Amino acid sequence: MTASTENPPSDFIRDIVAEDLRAGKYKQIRTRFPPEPNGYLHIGHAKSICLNFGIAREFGGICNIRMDDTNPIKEEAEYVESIMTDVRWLVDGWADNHVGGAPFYASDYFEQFYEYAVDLVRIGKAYVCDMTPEETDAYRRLGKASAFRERSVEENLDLFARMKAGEFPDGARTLRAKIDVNAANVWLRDPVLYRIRHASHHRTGDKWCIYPMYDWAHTLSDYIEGITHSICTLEFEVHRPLYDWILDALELPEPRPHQYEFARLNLTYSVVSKRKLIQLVSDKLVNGWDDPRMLTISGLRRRGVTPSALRTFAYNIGITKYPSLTEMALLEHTIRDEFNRIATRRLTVLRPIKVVLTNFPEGKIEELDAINNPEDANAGTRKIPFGRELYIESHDFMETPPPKFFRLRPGGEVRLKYAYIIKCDEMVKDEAGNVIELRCTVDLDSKSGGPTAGRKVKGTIHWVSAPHAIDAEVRLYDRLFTVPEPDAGGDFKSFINPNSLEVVNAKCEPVLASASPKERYQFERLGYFALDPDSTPERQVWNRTVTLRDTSAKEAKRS
RNA sequence: UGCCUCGUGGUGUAAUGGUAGCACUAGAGACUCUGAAUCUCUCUGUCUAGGUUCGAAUCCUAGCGAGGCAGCCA
Repeated sequence: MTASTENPPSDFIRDIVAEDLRAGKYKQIRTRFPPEPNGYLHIGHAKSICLNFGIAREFGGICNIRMDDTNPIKEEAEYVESIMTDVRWLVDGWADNHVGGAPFYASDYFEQFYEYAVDLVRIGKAYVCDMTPEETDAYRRLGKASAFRERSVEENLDLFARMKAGEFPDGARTLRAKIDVNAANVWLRDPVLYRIRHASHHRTGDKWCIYPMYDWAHTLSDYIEGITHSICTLEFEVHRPLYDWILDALELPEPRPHQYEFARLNLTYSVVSKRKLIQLVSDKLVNGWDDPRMLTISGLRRRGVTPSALRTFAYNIGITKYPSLTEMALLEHTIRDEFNRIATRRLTVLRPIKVVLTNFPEGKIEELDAINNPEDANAGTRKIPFGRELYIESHDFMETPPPKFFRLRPGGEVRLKYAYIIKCDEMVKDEAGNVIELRCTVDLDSKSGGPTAGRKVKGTIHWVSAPHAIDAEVRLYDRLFTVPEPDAGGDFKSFINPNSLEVVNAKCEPVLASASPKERYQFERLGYFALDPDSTPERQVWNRTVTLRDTSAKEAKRS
């Protein structure tokens, strides 16, 4: 059994939080999850959500959801919606008592950001710079001061106001912090605080034509919201001195927020970066953001992964500053570990082959008892119909099986789960020589619970009654990439697994007709499955969330 | 190139100067009306070299290696 979120982990950030609380640095801790609404959330965001909300939950604090919407040309309301859906899905019933109202928007603070910027100009710590982006870049590399660096406060105030008033075109001027043009850390070489963008913002419309840069907006948003621990990923490490500079320069009173960084999540056989996920969607290599093969939160949800499994996974991987590569096997294990406990067992045949029981009376139907969940005594039993004509998995029969094949073969015996032992007498083939039907005899005494029920047969296979079976579409997924590190070098899209999706027409046992999209099912011997939203009352569509562990497959691969 | 950060079994993580532990993976076995689950066992580790110390994964120095940043993106 692996850790669950009921046993919160310890990591360097939680240690800092605990110590700050102990030392009385803050009365209550407040974290935040600050996505930019320019795409869908993925499993890496889930890690961050579980960290920030998890800390709020464990330490009696609050976590804000904040849209970091300071760049109007990349952001859209559609993304805000999907982000909120995903966050709520992951957090509700777990840390929803620790959500800071919300969502908050950086754009709601534009006026305050502006006032603070005016303050900064007034105290001589910011100036309007007229250099082009190219010049700015070149000067910064050289550690050279802008010719506009020593402008008077009055002129800066005037120019900044006119920037805001829309007097200048995009890119004409910027507001820059006056720090140190030759600082070792390039983010301190007079970073841009405001740029001109005559673009419509998804929330503020055309009210603004100057927009704050990340560092200015983020630091002040954190301060305004009373954030205590501002947790972000490693690439912002070099920004921390600027974060602290802003708080110092404005002489903002304590308590102030502090920034801490952790390593983002990398998973084998996948890509976890917004940029690459966008390409998969726009190049139509997958069927949208919520394609079950995508490691987006919406994709994982559609695939059938539960919020609790995702949270447990987030806790299993830990939080460090080491840029690690987690094995996909750990995600799969976490899902299986949970689903084994909760999933309702059902019999479904993915690739059917007809079996006729020649000595079983025609028209006779038996109702057999089947266990709903052997891991849960309260789950009870159900009845499944059994008759002369059945379907079994075509993979469970081999005309010329390898050594150690435990299933059905010509002249061989196998147990039908919850039913009888059958013996394969005859194969019926089509003109092409494919086996299309098996004619078998039943050991009528071998019924589960019957006189010779204890008779040992090596294999037990699943089946469904042919006349009672319901047809359903089942989507089987494999990893999206064929190599462990598709983004290690070359074009990651060239490593796409062409067989990542297989659709089959399955035969399901009748009770599955009343299946619920909220419930998780184990189709015995096949894996864990969940209903897809594409399902209609006439036809169910199932997604395989994850297979069962399969040591026979490994065995087969070895030989 | 400069700056920052990080190096613990195959992978991910713990040990906060005092027995290198846990999980995943892999392998072996037991059990099994799911080749699942469960149970038992096994393999494999502190980047290197110095130093401090009774004692170093932990502290110091140097080296080596990896990652990040160097947008008017976040």
